[in-house]
Parts: sequence; structure tokens; C-alpha cells
Amino acid sequence: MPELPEVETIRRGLEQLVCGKIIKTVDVLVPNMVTPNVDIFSKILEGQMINNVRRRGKYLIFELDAYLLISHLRMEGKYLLFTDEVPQNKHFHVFFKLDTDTILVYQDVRKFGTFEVILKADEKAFFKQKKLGPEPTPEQFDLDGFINKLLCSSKMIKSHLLDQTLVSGLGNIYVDEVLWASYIHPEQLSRTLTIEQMKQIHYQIIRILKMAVEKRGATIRTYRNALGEDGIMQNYLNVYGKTGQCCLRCNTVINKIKVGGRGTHFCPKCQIKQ
DNA sequence: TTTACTGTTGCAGT
DNA sequence: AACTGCAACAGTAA
Repeated sequence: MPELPEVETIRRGLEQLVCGKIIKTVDVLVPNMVTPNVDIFSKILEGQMINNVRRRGKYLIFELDAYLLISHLRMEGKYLLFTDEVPQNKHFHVFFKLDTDTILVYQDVRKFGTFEVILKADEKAFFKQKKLGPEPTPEQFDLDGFINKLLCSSKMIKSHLLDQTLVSGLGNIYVDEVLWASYIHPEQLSRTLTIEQMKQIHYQIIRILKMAVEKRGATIRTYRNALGEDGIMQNYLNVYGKTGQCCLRCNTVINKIKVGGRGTHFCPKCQIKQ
């Protein structure tokens, strides 16, 4: 599911459902998803209260008493809350038993998701080590810093926006949407963009991610029913998944190529490489 | 039946 | 140092 708008939607759901609850027990069925090892992980979490659920980029942060539980959903991670019996499912990997006989379940078909417990004091260092860029808001996302980093890089703009160092939260869907909205070819090198183009990308990143949060994310490919999975942003996409359809601006057929190993949708007439 | 694809990130290799 | 390709995994579609 998760780019920033989907993660934010899940965060809002979790905030309502688990804030103020105490983690009674933790069961991890896939040990290599958690850091440090399972025993320490479970031992630290048991007895802690979930005081708050925050988000940074695509990371979910459960604020506990002395620690933070940092959860990344990667490609297919989901949270489900059960109030009685938990059904059998081979993709349920982590179980958090909460105080009111409710169980928070982490489901992940591909087992790419990660959990890390860190000390509250180490949060800053954690995200610095990840080289995580600013949040995509007018307050946090500095235009001059963005321009300076672009001018220093010979990466293709799409790959550059995906690497989370310029700004956090973009993934494959919203990068394609941002570049279409900005009239930029995904393979254009960062340093060859004009300042006006950089400003446009900066503006569109903020606008599109804000809109996607308001639409509660995009639910494409399968699934429903998890926390916050009833998004409607898929109805507002202009290029992602539109291969073979006509560009809404110029009627040219949308093309799909590979850029840095990722499927990439663009309009070959609107988005010209300079 | 194979092969390619999938909303991500980190690491090995150049 | 900066960048690329691939692996982690499981399912689906062609």
C-alpha cells in the first residue's frame, strides 16, 4: 500500500484505535522482520503504553513510554485490529495483544516490512542515518535546499525523487503523477532541469501529496478492509497505470518504460527530455 | 510452465 | 562518493 498518503491514512486510523492502550504481549512469527532480536523486542514492548502514533515520511512511529516502535510497511504491509478471535492467515506475522482484549495484527504478504525499537533520544540519529529528507509541506520542504541538491546530481529525476533524500514520502505512483503534472520527462537528469522546472516539481510534490492525503490514499491492486484502505485517490490519477490510454491534456497515448528498474508511466508529448 | 511484474529499501559492487 | 542493479518474498497475470 504505502506511500506517504497511505501511511498517513493508516496512522490516523491507528491513532483512533490504539492510543492509550497497553501492549500486553507481543508475538513475532518472522524473526528477521524485527530489530533488535525477537526476545529483546518483545520484552521491551510488553507493558508499554501506546501514547501516540506519529509518522515521518513513510515510517510509522508508535510513541511508547521510554521507547519508539518504528514500523515500515514497505510494499504490502497492513494493520488489522481484531476484537475477538483472530482468524488463521499465513500472512499474519506480528501480533500485539492490547489491554482490552483487542489484538493489533501486522499482515505482510511479502515479508518486506520492518520493525525497530529505539530509545526516544535516538530518533533524530535514526532518521539522519536513513538520510531521510524533509516532509513535503511548505513549512518543512525548503525550495533552495531542493534546488541546490538537484544542481549537484546527475541522477535521473525520477530515481532521485524516489530515494527519499530530497523529500520524504514519494513512491512510484506519486512520482509519476508529479512529473506528469510538471511536464518533466522521468529520465531527465536532475542538474539539467531549469530553475522554473525545479520550482514546478517542488510545488506539485506538495500539492499532489496533500490532495492524496485528503483522498485517504490510493487503493489500487487488490485488497480492502484494512485500516484506512478505502482511499479514493486512484480516481484522480492521471498517468500511473494509464498505459495505452490517452493523455488528458494532449490526447497522446501514455507510454510505459523502465527507469532505474521501476515501471514508469509518462506522456511522450507533454513530457519531453531536454 | 515459465517469466515478468508489483505502492520499498538497503547493500554489494563498480 | 555517487550511482546501478539486485536481493529480500509471495502472489498474479500474460
